[in-house]
Amino acid sequence: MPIFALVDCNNFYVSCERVFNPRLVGRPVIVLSNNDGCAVARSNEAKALGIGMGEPAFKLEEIIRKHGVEVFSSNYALYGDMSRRVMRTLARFTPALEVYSIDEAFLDLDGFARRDLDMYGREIKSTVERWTGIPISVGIAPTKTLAKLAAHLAKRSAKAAGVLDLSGPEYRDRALAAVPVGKVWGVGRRLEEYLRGHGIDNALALKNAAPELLRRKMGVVGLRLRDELNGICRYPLEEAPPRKQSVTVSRTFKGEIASLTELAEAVSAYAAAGAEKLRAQRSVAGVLVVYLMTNRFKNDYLYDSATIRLPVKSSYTAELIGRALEGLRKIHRPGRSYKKAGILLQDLGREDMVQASFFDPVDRRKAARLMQAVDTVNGRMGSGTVNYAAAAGLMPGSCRSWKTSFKRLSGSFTTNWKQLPEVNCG
DNA sequence: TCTGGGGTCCTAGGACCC
DNA sequence: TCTGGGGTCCTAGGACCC
Repeated sequence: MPIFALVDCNNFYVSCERVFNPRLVGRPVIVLSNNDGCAVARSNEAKALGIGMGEPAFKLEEIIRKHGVEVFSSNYALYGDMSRRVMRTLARFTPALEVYSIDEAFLDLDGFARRDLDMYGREIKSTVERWTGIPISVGIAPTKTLAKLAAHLAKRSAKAAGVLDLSGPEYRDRALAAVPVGKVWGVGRRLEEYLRGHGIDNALALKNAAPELLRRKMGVVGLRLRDELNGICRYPLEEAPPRKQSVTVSRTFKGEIASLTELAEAVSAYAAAGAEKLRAQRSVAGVLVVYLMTNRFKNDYLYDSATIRLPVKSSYTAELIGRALEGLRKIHRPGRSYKKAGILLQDLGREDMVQASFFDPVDRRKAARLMQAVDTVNGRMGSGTVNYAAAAGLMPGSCRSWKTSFKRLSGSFTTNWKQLPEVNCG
């Protein structure tokens, strides 16, 4: 029987801010999404004020002022670097680690004696907190779903103090009964509604639910979920995540944009970023989709997209920009204002297995060498050092209105020499 | 006035083929 | 009058995750 530990960083973005700004400890703190749009991370104190996940910032103004809530823009450079530090630390505690998201990881603890697991969990917790400053919760169990559930309880129970071992069956049912069905990994809003309608209110009831009921509504996913709650592992550890099957780059604009020139710049930048992602995982795309969206909170909401099949699968920036612009011109409606644009790259294949075409207008060998040079420079000197004019906001008449805004950004304390934190010992 | 971004998996249904 | 059936591939849409 396998044993997993799920490590979950508490209020991760907020915790990252606190590491370099101790004044924030004990205070209500939130971190906002792109364009400072809505709350995506909240400290416990902020949660206690009733600030919900995903709540738009403009609805929070009153509460922020009244309680002196500290507000930050998303500092991706900082969070990404702190995440790497946490993961590096965790890797010392297991032969096999799956980095599940920026703030979560599964550890394989197979072969560790059961009586030591709780102690080991506490050692992991104290080490990560000492070495990185990020507080974590640890859940231990024979399946990923149970480990997630254990971590959920570990975070909330004063007695557990951040670590809960459910590897043995003794207390498991009692633990399951304490978790509302909507908090189970894999149960979203719709499913929760359905399950509650059938009298299934908590994880224990879901564990014991009639398989046929789950199969009907959720298909095989429901049966797997039930198995996992019963301690039967259906989702093994995935150490090396497979290559992505699609790549998306999209952004919501701060305001609304009607100008084709501005939209073209945005779409070019997204295509360039997408091409870079493809090359990073040694993939090429066979299909490119461009889309434009108006404000989805308005009544005349509109979504338009153009799908372009590439004659030869590609990750060549110039070519993808060209195709994206071609698609954009097809869907852009003069006079209409858009709130969001994006590109999708699909039908991905391996770059070393490209089906060549006799009529290919692009010199693939030359393009590959150029892209390699660009990626090398950008990797060494910082992304965007070398860029395409179309995507850089350098076209005549550009006002870069499509650029995401971050008005309350903290410093890049760990990734930029000029922004190292200063400690005043006086 | 102001509401994020990037993914995955599964299923149903249609087209098409033999 | 009677009007097969199974397999495969593709796509759209739904639901979920962080």
